[in-house]
Amino acid sequence: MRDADMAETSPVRGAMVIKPWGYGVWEQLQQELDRRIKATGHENCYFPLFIPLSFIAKEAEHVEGFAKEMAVVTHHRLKNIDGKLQPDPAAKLEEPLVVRPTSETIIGDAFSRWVRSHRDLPLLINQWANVVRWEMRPRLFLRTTEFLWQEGHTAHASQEEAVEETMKMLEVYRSFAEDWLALPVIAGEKPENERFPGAEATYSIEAMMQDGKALQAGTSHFLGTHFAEAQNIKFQDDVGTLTFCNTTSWGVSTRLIGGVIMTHGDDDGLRLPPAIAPRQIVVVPMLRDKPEDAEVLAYCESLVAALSGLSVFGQPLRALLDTKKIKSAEKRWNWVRRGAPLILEIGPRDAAGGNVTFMRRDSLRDGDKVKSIACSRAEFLEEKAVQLLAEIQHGLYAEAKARLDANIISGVTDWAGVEAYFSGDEDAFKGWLKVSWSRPSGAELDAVEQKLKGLKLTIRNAPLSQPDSFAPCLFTGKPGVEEILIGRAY
RNA sequence: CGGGGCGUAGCUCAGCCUGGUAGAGCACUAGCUUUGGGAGCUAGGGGUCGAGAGUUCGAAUCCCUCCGCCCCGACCA
Repeated sequence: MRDADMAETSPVRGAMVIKPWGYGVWEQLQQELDRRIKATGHENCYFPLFIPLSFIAKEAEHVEGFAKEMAVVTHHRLKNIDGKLQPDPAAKLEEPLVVRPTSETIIGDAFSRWVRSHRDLPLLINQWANVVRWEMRPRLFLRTTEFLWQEGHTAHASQEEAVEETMKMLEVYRSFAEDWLALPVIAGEKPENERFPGAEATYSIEAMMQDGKALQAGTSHFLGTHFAEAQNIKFQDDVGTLTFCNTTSWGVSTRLIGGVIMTHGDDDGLRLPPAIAPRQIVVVPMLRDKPEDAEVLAYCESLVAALSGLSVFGQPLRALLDTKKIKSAEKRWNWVRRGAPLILEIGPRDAAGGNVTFMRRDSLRDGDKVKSIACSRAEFLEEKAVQLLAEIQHGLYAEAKARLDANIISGVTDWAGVEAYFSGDEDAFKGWLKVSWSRPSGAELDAVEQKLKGLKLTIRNAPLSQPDSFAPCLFTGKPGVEEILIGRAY
């Protein structure tokens, strides 16, 4: 990630500095997802970073789930005591504030004031924000102490409508991940033990990284009336009865960028799907401090201007002329590492002959050699540029999709089979197993969880698409009711 | 919080055992040469050796305390 110029670690443990190239990817992702969230009827708001401690305590399961990873603000002033700058005891807050790990409670508080009548519903709100979760083991992009995300929060008159909303947003995430990030995913329901604290049902999209591990790439929760009851979100229906709302929440984060990196990267660095590449085409002029440099530069400038006039994926094409004063060959490799989809190398001969020489980042090499392709400027502008970007986008998806499909393994019906598949070298590639189970709960589910833990496995989700009949439960031997995916996860 | 490892140049690390006052490669700066593709040569800049206390004529090196980071477990978008 450092070589790809995306982000670096910071003086604050677990918190990263996102560099321009990495933030550019986030902006591309953010812009498109924001568009899709608005297209489904939601509006953006902004709620405070700080949440009164008492708010968090309102929903019992919610507190329990997040208590261990909460940053707490207890003072509002520093004082120099014995030569050391420290919190001023006189400035202790009466009620501590927590830094939001998620905003159900503070948004719910607003909802309780905003919702009066069935005419106020549904209430469809989204916010883009940073949140803090004090994780034990942070990992760049995948699990940082502070991360950027969007969290949607909605309130509905009926359970059916809230469930429908939950599923609708899950589908928004699935299609966004697949067509915009080229990230194939499995959408499904999380088992009871993996639910969001306080949720009635949690759904996720799960992506497979190149080492076979699963990454939860997005979640959508049906919260029932749990939060509404805890926070008094009520409405009067059309006959005047006072009823609790059904609420939902759903989010994706900067973790998606980690998913893109770990799905599409190769030995030469990152490979960005063109749809989210901050620069889709980078022109590197091969300059040599000679008089003909001026012609090469002029040719490149007009090329970039023409490219910028094109449109791809329904947006203006993003092209860049890299004029940084470093060696051209080195410049070219920097763009390879960053994952720019198309890199054009333009020398005096191209400029004189009206040609374009380029490299495709998705299929950079032919054996050990880097593949350099040439065509006329006209052909590149009128045909190749847009066509290749679309081809790269689809190609990256297809490659990852083939890996996902090939490594979801069915047919294992007993625990010995699970052990056999996941035994041996822990670093070796292991995919996921799709197994049948009886959907146990309570103590029976705990036992399953513990058993899986022995092999460092977790239940990822129960895919939305299920067969008509099931083998007996792999864990309990009871009749199977559902297929679930199990695997190792980040 | 338990177990293990490590803090020396921007980065990766050597030196520490057997104390004598700082090294390499990459990166950076300059010059020359080279160049249809991740160059070479030469010269140079850059370090209170994580912090503090101790032993000693002398500490990166030995002793003690503290701080930080990484890996393995419990937690997780």
